[in-house]
Amino acid sequence: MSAPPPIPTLEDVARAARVSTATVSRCLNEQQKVTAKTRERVMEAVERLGYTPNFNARAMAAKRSYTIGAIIPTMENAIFARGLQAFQEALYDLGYNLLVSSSAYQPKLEAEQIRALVARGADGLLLIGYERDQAVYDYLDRRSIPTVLAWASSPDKAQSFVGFDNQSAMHSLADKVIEMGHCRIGVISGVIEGNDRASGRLAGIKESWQAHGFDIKDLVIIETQYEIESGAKAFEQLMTVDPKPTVIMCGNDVLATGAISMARELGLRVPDDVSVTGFDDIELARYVWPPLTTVHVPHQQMGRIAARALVDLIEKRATKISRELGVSIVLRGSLGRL
Amino acid sequence: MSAPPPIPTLEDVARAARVSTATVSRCLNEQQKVTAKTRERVMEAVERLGYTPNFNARAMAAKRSYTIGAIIPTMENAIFARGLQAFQEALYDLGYNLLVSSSAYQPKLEAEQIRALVARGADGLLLIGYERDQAVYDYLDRRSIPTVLAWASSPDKAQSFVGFDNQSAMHSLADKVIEMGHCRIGVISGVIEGNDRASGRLAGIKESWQAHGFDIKDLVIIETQYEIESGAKAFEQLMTVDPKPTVIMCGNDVLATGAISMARELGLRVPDDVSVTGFDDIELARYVWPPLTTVHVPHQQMGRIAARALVDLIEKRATKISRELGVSIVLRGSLGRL
DNA sequence: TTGTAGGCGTTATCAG
DNA sequence: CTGATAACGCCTACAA
Repeated sequence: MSAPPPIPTLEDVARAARVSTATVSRCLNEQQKVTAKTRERVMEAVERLGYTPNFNARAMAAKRSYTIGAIIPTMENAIFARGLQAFQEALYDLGYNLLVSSSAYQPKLEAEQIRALVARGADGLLLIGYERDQAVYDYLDRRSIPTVLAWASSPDKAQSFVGFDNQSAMHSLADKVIEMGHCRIGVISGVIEGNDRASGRLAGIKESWQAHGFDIKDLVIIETQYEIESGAKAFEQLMTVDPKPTVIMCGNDVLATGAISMARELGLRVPDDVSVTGFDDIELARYVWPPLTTVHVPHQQMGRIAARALVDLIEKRATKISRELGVSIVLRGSLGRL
Repeated sequence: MSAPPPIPTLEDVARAARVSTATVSRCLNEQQKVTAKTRERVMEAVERLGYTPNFNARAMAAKRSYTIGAIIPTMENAIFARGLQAFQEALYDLGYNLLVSSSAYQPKLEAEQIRALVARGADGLLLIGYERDQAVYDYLDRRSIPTVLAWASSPDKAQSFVGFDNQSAMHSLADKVIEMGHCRIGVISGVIEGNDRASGRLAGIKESWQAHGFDIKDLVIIETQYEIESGAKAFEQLMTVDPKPTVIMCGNDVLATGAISMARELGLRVPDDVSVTGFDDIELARYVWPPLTTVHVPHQQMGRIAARALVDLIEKRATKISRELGVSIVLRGSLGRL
């Protein structure tokens, strides 16, 4: 009485529609290569049986998965959310699906995830930043997996990228900060090791600082993880430095949010007692109080362009892509003139 | 001179190690079933050739992917981030991988993603909430795909779940709010349609409100999307209501963040002029100003338990799981006594 | 336009 | 313990 759960296959559909599996396959993939009449019959069978193509089998046979993988350092905060969302949507419009995984900022884990994604048949990869073991690039090369790096730019490297220059962006912001009269800067940087965005941003500050004739030794820097709480703790530490910084430049908006929150806890007014700046211009930046002065990154544009770039690479309409996007400084209440 | 990019297969490894593909396969999967000596030889070959198993082929042959899929309504904010992270980690420890996709709060899209994940051979699924078309459950049933629902509880339904009672949780919070003297409540609810968490939370407020003898008509409710900006706009609208609410209860912390930010923009002090409450207790809740009174949800615990539950289902150590987790009210500065 | 048949890379059954 | 060999579900020349 109880039938085994019927999971229809191509063959079942073919039988039901009285055609060959090849024809069903064509109906599903290259519709034009089949008569309207038979197509109709086939589709009806597909509907009736509730057929869903087996993805693994398809990918294996076609050597093509129409899937691209993305590995981001974290999903815990919104840093990559908007860009990835746009990436996903653009990809979808181009007929591709997205697989996301997070490396928790660990190169080892990232390498593992890359292998996993490739083993799954990803047609292409989106990675964040360019700093990683050469072996990883070799691996990708060897299998000729098209890869686009985002959230950074590396015109001198061999890899395709769609991103922006973290260093010069932060340099500009630092220029602005210094122009506004600040000459005691505290820095809360993300962890530098293995993170080119973090190191680029820090380098940008140093560069500007020295260009203005200051001594690099007078720059107080704390390196910590990209978490609100870490930002708060780092801020607290920086406030014990003598002489006290007049501005705290943070490696991203998440750290800055923590800094602002701690400022309030310590009874310090921002920006009257101390200014704070961020980087990324995530949604939150406009909603903390005071709103964050930060570097605006065109997340969505970056996502969309990266999607198109990657698909171009995959479909061999291009062999290397280098797109450097512009960023801009957004002045909001958290940065005050001295 | 230029060799075609060598992507080694099981067979290549077998040949290199002078054994059969079956043996190589065993080395990779059930190590105990092969001599240490041959295993060594095989592993050496694996290393040397840089072999990575083809996931699709493996899944197809084994009818098992050791992959579980999760579909969350959104990745744009941190609502699900912590829980999912914990879920992922627990899964990893159990030998499974996680595939995540986002449905953008659209049931149609969710259904599509479910099919996609199943077509990819997911061994099990994690879904948020229980309200969805019966057809979806039928589909899952038919293929006997173990599924766990999270972030909600539905003791009366057939599905397994690991979650909490949104309605009673919000009911408790409302009780607290009313006890503190508030009798003009404005509500910013998430979109109810197709979202049992949102409707449960709203129902909880209504229930408490009426239980305290108030008229349901005096409850001003705005339904909007779960975005900071939407929360801000809704708050602005609620402030035009006469008589003005003394407290704004929000469907989640994201909405509450928007509300608080708009309060400041309007020159209203929280909680002196108006109180605000949230739900979820995401990280942000502790860092906005004033910190949010909210409902604490055990995100990580939920993620971990859900992972174990799902694997138990998959490995047939259980056939149905119902785990209702406790939540608690967290009183912080955003809620004042009247 | 449609059908036939071989192959994609693994696992699993069954002998040896 | 190890080796053939048949699936697994689908795509794609090649033929008809």
